[in-house]
Amino acid sequence: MLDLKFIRDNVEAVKANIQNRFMDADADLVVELYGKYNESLSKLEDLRAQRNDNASKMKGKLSPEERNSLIEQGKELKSQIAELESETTDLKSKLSSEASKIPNMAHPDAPIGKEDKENFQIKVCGTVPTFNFKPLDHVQLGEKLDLIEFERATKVSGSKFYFLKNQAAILELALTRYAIDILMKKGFKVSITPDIAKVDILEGIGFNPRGEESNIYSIEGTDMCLVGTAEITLGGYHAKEIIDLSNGPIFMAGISHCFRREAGAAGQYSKGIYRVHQFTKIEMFVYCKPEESDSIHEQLREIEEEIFNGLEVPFRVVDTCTGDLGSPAYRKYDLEAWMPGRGENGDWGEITSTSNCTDYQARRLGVRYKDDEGKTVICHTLNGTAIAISRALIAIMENNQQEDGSIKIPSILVPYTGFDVIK
RNA sequence: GGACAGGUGUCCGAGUGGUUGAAGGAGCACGCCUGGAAAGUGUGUGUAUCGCAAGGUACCGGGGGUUCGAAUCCCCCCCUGUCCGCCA
Repeated sequence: MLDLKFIRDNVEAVKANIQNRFMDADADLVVELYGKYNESLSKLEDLRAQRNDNASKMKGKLSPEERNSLIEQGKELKSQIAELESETTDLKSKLSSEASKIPNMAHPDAPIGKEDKENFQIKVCGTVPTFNFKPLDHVQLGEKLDLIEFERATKVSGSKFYFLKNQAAILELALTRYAIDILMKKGFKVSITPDIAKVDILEGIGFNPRGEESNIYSIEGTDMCLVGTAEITLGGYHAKEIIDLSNGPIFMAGISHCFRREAGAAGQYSKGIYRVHQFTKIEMFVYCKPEESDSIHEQLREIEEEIFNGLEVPFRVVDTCTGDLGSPAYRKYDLEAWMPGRGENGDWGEITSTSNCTDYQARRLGVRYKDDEGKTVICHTLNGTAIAISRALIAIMENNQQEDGSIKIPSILVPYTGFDVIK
């Protein structure tokens, strides 16, 4: 959520930003509701002051007439307060629902554009492989080597589920441990996080689980959801807290399952395990001071690069354009791995993403810290994918396939897998 | 899941309808005392929000209710502890 005062004082900039992001939000309406809410609230507070004043007059001994007259006044105030309270609550909920539609401001350098085609390519790392044979996609490889099974998963759970089998299962564990080892060395505190979170935490992070197009599974009869990412639980971890940042930013890593509805997503570009209802992800999350977030964002991107350079996966880094940023992000970098089985002759496919959400999430979650002057300030939060297993598997399988149909394991993973080839 | 017992400020802990934003103590901060320290002693010490300020409002686990007035009475929920049951 943006600061309401900021919206009020910078409506034009906020409106321009909404337009750049191709989002549907009404800044003017927010300003109007904010004004009405404040007016209503100050009237209400005035009435409450009168009520408190009236009540304190009745502390001592009074004549019956005086007492009765005060009680009458009190009753009158009481009904006025009740009326104004419901009006104020009403305005507040309208205000908060309209305000939550307004996206975060974007970094001045974030490319302006509507779709991912307009993302700005920063660099390419590694070499796109050339094959002297027709490379298979991961679905074919997975079937031939008995690594991924879709049909029975569909029988058991539905489409876009899968059994990761045999060496692919080991590969998930190996990738997890590989990522965790790197993150621990960088000072991240590791945890395996809950796969379920409450709606208000989801909303604080910027998800809208009740929305029509929500990608989130809600658990019927509860106010809980399956998490789409550990960003939710790691961000909720310090919700409503005043945290201590005097020893530097808080770096957290979470291992979780991620559940996504992916309604309507189908076709060539979501085949196999590229877009699925459930996968495992190792996520980075950082709480820091406002002045630190830009440089930490670069650090997170570098860690992602280090992880995938280590895996010998060719990838490029893009600066995500405003239309593709999502609500909470101020700036976002994606790593896109080369996937030889994607599209006609291979294509880039997103494998990680790191966002600087500035104070957008922390404001609603109530995560603050005390600055040097003892003032309470809203933190900045950042998140980034260390490894999303399913997409990392695609990149590893498709890039490292060999003519005999086997898959070579990146050498850095061999100590974790115990095998160096899948055949 | 069942039965009790609890949930008050940074912490411990008093408080069962109005003079309590909250006794008392600890801690912390700043003084005094001391050669220095401990002890002692004095003063101060919550958060959020609106406001230039004065000041207002809200907050005693959360939500609702009763009342002119609620930390205090009533209802619902949550959490913690202990015991029992069940279980990986």
